[in-house]
Amino acid sequence: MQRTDDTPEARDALDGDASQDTPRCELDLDQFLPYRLNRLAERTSEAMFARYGERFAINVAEWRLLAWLSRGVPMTAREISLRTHMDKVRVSRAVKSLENRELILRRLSEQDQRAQLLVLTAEGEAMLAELIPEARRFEDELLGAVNARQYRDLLLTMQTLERQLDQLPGSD
Amino acid sequence: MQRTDDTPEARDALDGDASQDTPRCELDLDQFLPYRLNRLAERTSEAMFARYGERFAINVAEWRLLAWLSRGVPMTAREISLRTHMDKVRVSRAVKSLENRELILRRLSEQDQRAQLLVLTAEGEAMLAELIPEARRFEDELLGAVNARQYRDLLLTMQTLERQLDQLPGSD
DNA sequence: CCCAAATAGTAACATATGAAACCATATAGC
DNA sequence: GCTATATGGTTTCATATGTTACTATTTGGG
Repeated sequence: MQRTDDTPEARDALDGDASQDTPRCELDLDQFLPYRLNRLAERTSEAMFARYGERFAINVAEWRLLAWLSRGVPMTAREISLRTHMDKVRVSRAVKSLENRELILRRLSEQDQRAQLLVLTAEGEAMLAELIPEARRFEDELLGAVNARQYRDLLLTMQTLERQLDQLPGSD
Repeated sequence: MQRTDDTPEARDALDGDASQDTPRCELDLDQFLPYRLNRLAERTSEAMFARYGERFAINVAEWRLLAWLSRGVPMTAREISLRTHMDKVRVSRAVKSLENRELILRRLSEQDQRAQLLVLTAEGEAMLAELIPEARRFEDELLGAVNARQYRDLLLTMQTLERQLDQLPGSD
């Protein structure tokens, strides 16, 4: 990549006059936590699904649903939605797709005819038996340059931030 | 359209013995870093835009673009794309939208007739003069329960993780 | 018991985003 | 200079997701 004289630094001189009425107000995105979190999260998902998403043909919502069901406890869509903070529509679509592929099945709850309990099929379990070790491997690689203390602190701080989000207005 | 089965009592045994051929393989999503990162990032963006997104009617891509331009240095879409890791299509659309609303303008680069330099209009600067302080306020609230050392360590660990992503295959 | 309000889930519509193909310009090798 | 290839940016199509409205069931107060 060869730039003649178009570098931002070189251009810095000629912007001079467009901004004198409004007080200059600038933000360094690289120091702005919401941006940093999103960039890291997007890149992480992207890298993970660049490897496994195509091979297993699932998206993030479906992966989360399967992973929750991997614990072997039948759950309703509503419960998944609460635990993952995914919108119920998003969960509903993941359920439909996974059911069509016979990776999960649903049966009506006895107590509530509106709700349906979700469980893995044998096929779903078989897929997870491949997928989960791959996911763990990816996580290990990602954490390759992070020591145990840093990792623990990271999770703790992230938990603190989520708790803070619970407090903030707009977390309906 | 529910393919709920016809033999509910046969299904009743599912928690016990449906998984005898495949070794049970489970994952605790709450301990899985990619998931935790994404959940936190999604919730953070959601909370932030629940407050300001509607008021200023911009999406994440547009916000990032404006924020980069807030530094007063004309940049091309390509440069924005590189710095933010946003796809060039995403940047292109943000540019079009912001130009239509006259928050930015573009002029052709002298050196390269394909490229266009992006700058804020006075209107764009005025909007950022409101938006950036709000964003800082939000960040402060989010960080309310995190001390300075934790914050520094968080940013450092996140930087380490991004560097690791650069190394991993699939980071074209 | 009956009806109003809440709740589980789905459908319809709109938006956000990415992949691939595309156009125009620029650059490199000849 | 001239053509092949690379590059900046846009368009087209497909997918993912949120919002709102809707159905069916449940629950709570008379």
